[in-house]
Amino acid sequence: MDKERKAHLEARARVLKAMAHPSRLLIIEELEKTERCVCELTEMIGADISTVSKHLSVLRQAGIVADDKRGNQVYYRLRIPCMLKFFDCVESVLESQAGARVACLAGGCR
Amino acid sequence: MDKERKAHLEARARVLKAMAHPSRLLIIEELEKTERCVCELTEMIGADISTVSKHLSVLRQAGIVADDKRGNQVYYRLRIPCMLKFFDCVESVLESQAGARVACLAGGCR
DNA sequence: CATCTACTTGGCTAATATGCCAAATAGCCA
DNA sequence: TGGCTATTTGGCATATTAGCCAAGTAGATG
Repeated sequence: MDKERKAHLEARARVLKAMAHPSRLLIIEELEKTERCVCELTEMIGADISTVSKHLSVLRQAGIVADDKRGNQVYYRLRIPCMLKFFDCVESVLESQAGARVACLAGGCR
Repeated sequence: MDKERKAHLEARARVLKAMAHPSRLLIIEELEKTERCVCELTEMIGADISTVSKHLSVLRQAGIVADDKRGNQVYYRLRIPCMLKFFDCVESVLESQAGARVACLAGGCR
């Protein structure tokens, strides 16, 4: 395989891998709505704050979120505003599993 | 957190996790173009055929590909035709890492 | 039937991810 | 300064993943 192609595939995989966790998806969904500090996200997720901090670190290193320290709180926001659209196709995979393969073909993942 | 929401996040995460590997992304890209048998994909990837078979199994279980045995070869194809569009936003994450944050805002991830 | 090819599965090791606790860091406020 | 709150980091146990080899299965073909 082409070296450049390989590097590109690896880069894409890193981003997807960073997203591929329920708590991190929740974070992304919430940050779609508005920025949040770590303790707010921690409360939504219901895990140890250190765990949430590490999830945020994964997302930051992948370039998905950015942080912003204000006072003694750290606010996180999405760096890329199109994450929700990004999910359309994931949804159609899920719908197809449920037998409703129609949605995507009908334009659900445009 | 809402039980239903949790289940939904987990379902999404499973799909993303299935995609989050360079070899599996290559498989998806190639199957965008045309169906392929295991040995063709194996040659493109350059790993052991058993490894590739396991990657395909991951994708199949996630509902991303379907298989079709013809003769003694097994052909794989995408179940969901919108995978390439799905990547637009991943790309904009990567571009933003490279400093070119413009692309997505300018419509690159529509 | 014997054998070949194509593929899958089992088993193993090494690497990576997850999540908690405890300790360290940083800013605020008395 | 001292103590408080918010967050990050280190360390550890456990779980999951990746990849190879070897063995098993299934269809094709002589």
